[in-house]
Formats: sequence, C-alpha cells, structure tokens
Amino acid sequence: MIDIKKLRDDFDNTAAQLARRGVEKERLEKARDLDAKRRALVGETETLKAKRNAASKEIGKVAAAGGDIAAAKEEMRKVGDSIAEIDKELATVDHDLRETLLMIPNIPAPEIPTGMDSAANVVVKTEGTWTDPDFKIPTHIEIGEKLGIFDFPRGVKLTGTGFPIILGQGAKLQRALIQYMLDLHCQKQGYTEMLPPFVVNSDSMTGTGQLPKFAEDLYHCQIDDFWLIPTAEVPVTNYYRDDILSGKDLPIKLTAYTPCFRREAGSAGKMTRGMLRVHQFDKVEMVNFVHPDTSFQQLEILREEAEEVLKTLGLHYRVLQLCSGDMGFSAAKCYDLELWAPGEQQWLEVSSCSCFTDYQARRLNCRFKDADGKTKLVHTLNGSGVALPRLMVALLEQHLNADGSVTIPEVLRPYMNGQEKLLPA
RNA sequence: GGAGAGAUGGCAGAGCCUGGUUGAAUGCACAUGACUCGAAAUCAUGCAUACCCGCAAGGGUAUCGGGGGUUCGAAUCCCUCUCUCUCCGCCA
Repeated sequence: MIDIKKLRDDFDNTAAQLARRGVEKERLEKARDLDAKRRALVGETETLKAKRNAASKEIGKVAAAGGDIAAAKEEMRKVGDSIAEIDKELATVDHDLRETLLMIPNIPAPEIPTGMDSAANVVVKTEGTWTDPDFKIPTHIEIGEKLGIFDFPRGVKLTGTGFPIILGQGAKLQRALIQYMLDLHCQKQGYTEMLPPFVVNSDSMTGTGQLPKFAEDLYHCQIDDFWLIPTAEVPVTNYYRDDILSGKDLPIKLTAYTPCFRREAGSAGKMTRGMLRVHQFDKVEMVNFVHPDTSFQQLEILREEAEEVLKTLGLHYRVLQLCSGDMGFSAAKCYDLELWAPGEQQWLEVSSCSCFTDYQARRLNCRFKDADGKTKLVHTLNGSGVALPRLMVALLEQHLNADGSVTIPEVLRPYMNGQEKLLPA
C-alpha cells in the first residue's frame, strides 16, 4: 500500500510517477478525495465524542450528588445518534479508501525504464557466453526421458497436469541443488535458514498481497480456511507481521526452501510443456528486512547473491531490469534472472529480485525502532535463490554431453556423493 | 473431537461480582538525572500505540484478544467469534 500522504501532499508528482505504470489519474483522485472526506468525518465525530465524554463525566458527578440528570441524558442520547450516523458513513469511506489504495501499485524508482510490457525491459548484463555444441540439444523432456528422471503421465494420474514426478538421480540432483543453495546463502551470504509452514491463514495471504486480489491463483483448504503457499515469501515475510524490530538488528536476512503451489487458473499455453510451468514446484527464497536508507543498495546485493547461485553452477544467464509496467504490483524496482535453455531456445526466468520499499511493510505493519527512537516502517526485499524446475531444465540442457549424459557442476558433487554425471538409464 | 479455565500496557499482574474521578494499581524491565573513582544498591523523574487538528506548544479521539449489543457513560454487563492453556480421546 502506498503512503496516502504522497497523494495528499504531492499529488501531481506522484500521479506522474504512477502514470508510468499505467495508473489512471482518476483512481488517484478518488483516493485523494476519499481521504479528504475521511478526515472531515473524523473531525466531526471526534468533536461530538469529546462533547459526550465530558457530559458523561458530569452526569456521573451529578448523579452521585443526587441531582437531576434526565435532561442531560436525553440530550446525550441525541448526540449519540449523530455519532452513530457519522461513524457509519466513516466506516464506508474508510473501507472504500482502503480498497482504492490497495488497487494502487507501488511507485516505481526513478531509474526504472518506462514501458507497459516486457518489450521495454532492459538487459543489464549477460553472464558467460553460449556456443551450441556440435550435436543437437533436445528439450529437457527428451533429456529427462533418457535419464529416467521425469514421469509426467503418472503425475497426471496421481494428481493432474502440472504435477510432475522427479525420480532417482534427478530427485537427488534437485535435493542437492536445494541444499547447495541454502548452504551458499547461509554460510557465505549471512542468511538464516527457516523452515516455515507450507500452509498459511488468510491474514498472512493478505499481509503479502496475494489476497484478496489473487485468490483464484491459490489452492485453498476450505474446512480450515487455510491456503497453500505460492512462494516462501508468504510465510517468511509474514514472520514479522505486526512486529516492531530493533533498528540495530537490520538488515535481517532469511532464506527458506519450500514447495510452492500455484493454481494459476487459465494459464494454459506455450509454457505448459514439461517442467516449465507447473502447479507445484520447489524454490529457495531470500527475504530481507532492511533500513529504509539502504534498501536499493541491498537490492543490488540481493541480486548478486542470487546470481552467485547461477554463476557457481557454471550456467549462462542474463539479468533484466524490468520496466515500470512489467514489475510486480508491490515492487519499486525489480531484476529478473534468466537462464538460457538451448533445447527450448528461450530464456527462462528463475529468479525475480525486488525491492518493495515500504509498500509491503505498510500493509504488513512491520516496523522498526530507529536510532532516534522513532518507530518507522522497514523496507522489504525478496528474491528467488532460485526456482528449481527451470534451473533443472537449463542445467540439463546446458550441461548435456553428446552421449546423453549430463555433467554435474562441481559445487554440487559433494551433495551427490561425488557423482560427476547423470547417466542415461 | 469432548470437558473445563483463561486472553489486561515491553513482561508479570491487579481491577471485572458492586459500570462513572481507571489509559488502567503494583512490581520488573527500560531511559535520564543524583550519589560513586567507577559499578552495584538506593533515591528522583520519565516511560503504550494509532489516527485527527495545530507552524509549534498543545489539544482531541480510539484501543484492556476480534466483532456486535445494552447504557448518557463499558476493561467492567450481555451475545458472538478467534486463540491459548489443562484434562480426556485420536495420532506420525
């Protein structure tokens, strides 16, 4: 949620920045006007309440002294009725204002390129080079078939489409990747590992913004009103919901491995084959709670931390800076990391590193005590570090050998009992 | 799942029966000052959050788990929901 004061005190400038994301001015004006109306009503009702409080005190005294209080009571009853009326209107305005504010995305950082879709994204850098080998690289589906590590049909039997089964040395490789990434983040990058619940309540989903807008994309357990997490961001970020952190503890860096569950209703299309887009997948996530002064600096660090994973696995990747219109709703600035998949002949997004400034923290009500003793909103960041299925795809395709085997990156071998290659079955 | 008890400020813990001067005793913790070479101890003072008005000083409103009700007035009475604890049942 953006700061209403930005609309109150700096409307034109804020509107101009948000226009870059396609936010119509009318919506902002609506929020601004509702805010003005709200404050007017608050003034009215509070004045009346002050009057009633004073009178009630007086009535108490008069009654104790045995005086006549009938007239005063009657008058205050009328005041009470007025208060009730105003409060009712106020509740409506409050609700409308909140709804309107929740529909307004974060203000993009000034350096973000302007654009409405991915066409305006900017390639910041490309790491490594790629030269096709002298044999044809099939898709990960075929590679996986030869290695005997994927079973899509039986995934359909067990659950449905989009729930692949990973087997044998492939399952082991995935486990190795998870462990390697967690160890990298915790041992070299200062993260604390967390193993959170994979199922959360509605408050948590609302705290990170999945609800109410994206309920359709989530799996819901109706009996308990619990939700399956679409990303570890949800439990990890909500860990500090409604909390006041100590300023000297910042930055707080948490990382978690979790499965992620995404219904993504109506997402059928080009990415649906194989592992590229699935309803359940594994991911290692990084979440930072930082001092507002350092958030954009921390974003660069976070991006490097995610890159480190790809780099040490010897993978060819590129970094995109997302344009104003292609960023997630809550982000002020965002980088995507994309791996080259030579079999698919496309770049695959495996990580998204975002700085949310205070946008998410406001909704989350996550604050900290600054050095001056004041309570302020923290800034939050998160980044995938990284998502597993597409990482597997790129790894299989980039490290494929002519004989159908796949070379296991050296950093993973300690987690694979020294195994150097995935071998065809 | 069944039965019972409970939810009060950073923590502990009064108040609730008998509604008003209780934003809430007391203790601890914390901050500042005094004493001290320094510390401990002791003493003094301060110490919730959010919102609204105001340049400020300051004023106002709300908050005693959430929501609703009764009343001129609710931490206190009524209804309801949630959660926690204890015992029983089930269980990896």
